[in-house]
Amino acid sequence: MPELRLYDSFQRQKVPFEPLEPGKVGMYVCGPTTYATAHIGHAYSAIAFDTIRRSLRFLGYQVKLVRNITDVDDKIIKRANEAGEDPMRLAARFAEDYNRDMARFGVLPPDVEPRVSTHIGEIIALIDRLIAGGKAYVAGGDVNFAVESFPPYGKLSGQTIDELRAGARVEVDDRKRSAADFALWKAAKPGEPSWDSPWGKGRPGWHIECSAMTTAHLGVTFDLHGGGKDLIFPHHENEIAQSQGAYGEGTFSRYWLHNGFLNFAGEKMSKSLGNVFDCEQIARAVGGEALRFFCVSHHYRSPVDFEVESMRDAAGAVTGIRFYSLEAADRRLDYFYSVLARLDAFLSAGGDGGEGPVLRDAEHLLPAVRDALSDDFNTPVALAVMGDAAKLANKLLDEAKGVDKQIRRRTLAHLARDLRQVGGALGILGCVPAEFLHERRARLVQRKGVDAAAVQRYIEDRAAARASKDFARADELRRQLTELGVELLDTPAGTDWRVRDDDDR
RNA sequence: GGUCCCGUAGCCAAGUGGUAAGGCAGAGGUCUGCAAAACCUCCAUUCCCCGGUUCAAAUCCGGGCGGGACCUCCA
Repeated sequence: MPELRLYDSFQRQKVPFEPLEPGKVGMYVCGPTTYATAHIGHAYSAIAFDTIRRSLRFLGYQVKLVRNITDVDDKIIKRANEAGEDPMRLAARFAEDYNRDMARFGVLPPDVEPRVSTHIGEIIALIDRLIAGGKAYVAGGDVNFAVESFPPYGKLSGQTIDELRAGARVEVDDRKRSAADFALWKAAKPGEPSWDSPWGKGRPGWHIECSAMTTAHLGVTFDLHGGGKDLIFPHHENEIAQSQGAYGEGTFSRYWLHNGFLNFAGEKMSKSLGNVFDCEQIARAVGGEALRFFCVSHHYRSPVDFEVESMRDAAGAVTGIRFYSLEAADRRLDYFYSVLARLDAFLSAGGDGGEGPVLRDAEHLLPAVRDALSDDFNTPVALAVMGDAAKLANKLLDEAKGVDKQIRRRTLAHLARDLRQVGGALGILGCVPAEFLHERRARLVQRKGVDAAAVQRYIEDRAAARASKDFARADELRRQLTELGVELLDTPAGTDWRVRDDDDR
């Protein structure tokens, strides 16, 4: 197992990773509050941590991933009341949608998916412990965390309690001792779901759930905690205060990972700008794997610009959306799947060459990817190495001369296997190549408005022309197809075709 | 106002002290009846600007300029 180094947001530097137990990783990721359909930002974060989890597995760690669902929250209650739906039902419904959507992007289900509603007992016990320890106080039916009682408060986000108090924009609530104090428990209001507690009926505050659920499923101290950059303050700051306030210094997460945000042409995603895209839209336009590929083409901590444009008709009505960044990712994905398709066809026709030595260049991929992923999960470098392997495969498939027949075959089998294994670490290339290529072409046919039946007729006419050596006629048909946006690929097995797909901006 | 992050070729993107990965686009070539695909070669004396530290800086420090995030629900 190579030494893993990762960037710890708390220490603000890349550090060697030393798990609590050798070879094992306990990992917690802040999941969604399920009050609406998941959008591309949710997907981006989920993909980032799914990739980290897969990378850790690839590197030989046994990973236990806990990702929560927040199903008790102001936003859920508000939505439910507006819709006249039971809040818990609404939350459960969107949680299901969330998991279905994430599956489109190859995000694997977590090992444990705890919900607030099923951890009320643990939450109450934790709040009790904080009160007993003088870190929290009851105020009416609320319980607040006393920030002043936890001097390290603000360390994760690089602020001091004084700065935070001064900067607090919330109106001073006279039930709070300090402006920076935050609610652990909120007294029930009419029309809200509530649970019995020593402080009366109420419900948990937003941050306490994660402190309670990490302890319940990973223990008082665990290895990794992840989430979007926006969660650093106040969410993660508060989690630290709650957990370390209850269990002491040195407890809670040992390393903090935060993913960068997706920006849209330099702007933040927001509903008012009309650039919130849901997962369905993306899957339909370019396929889920294109987003996955786009994500792993960037380092998870970098902020990423996302190029997208709404297509409008003359009257200005939106007629469609072009995800340029994802289209580019999709093109590269097409390259990798094409190589795999060629490899599969070659190997299934003549076998894998059995046991024995392979060409040396083919043995480079796995160790190089291990190095890349061991360096703070550097997926772009891993992808570059995959590109080298794919190129080598194409070369060997093209040229049989000068290489022992069995060695060549074994080498190609080896490359196919390793490419898929690395793909697994990144969450890509898991589809059957022929199916991926077929579906991709179908999407392009749709997007570019190609008449597939007509293409078929052209191809047949051209085949007839070529058979009678009427090359002028054949070339004319090719030219016409080019005008329709179709490229022909003559192969020994016949003529295949693809939709031309270059950057047409 | 406070805290923090970023600025690498036409575009995307790695690289946190040892002399600029990779991809797209572009140019030339091999292959092909012609193409496409694939493959080969070329494509940043230089990393926003100005100073400084160092034998050595895209990488560290200081100061500009430009962009972004957080401090309020937000992936």
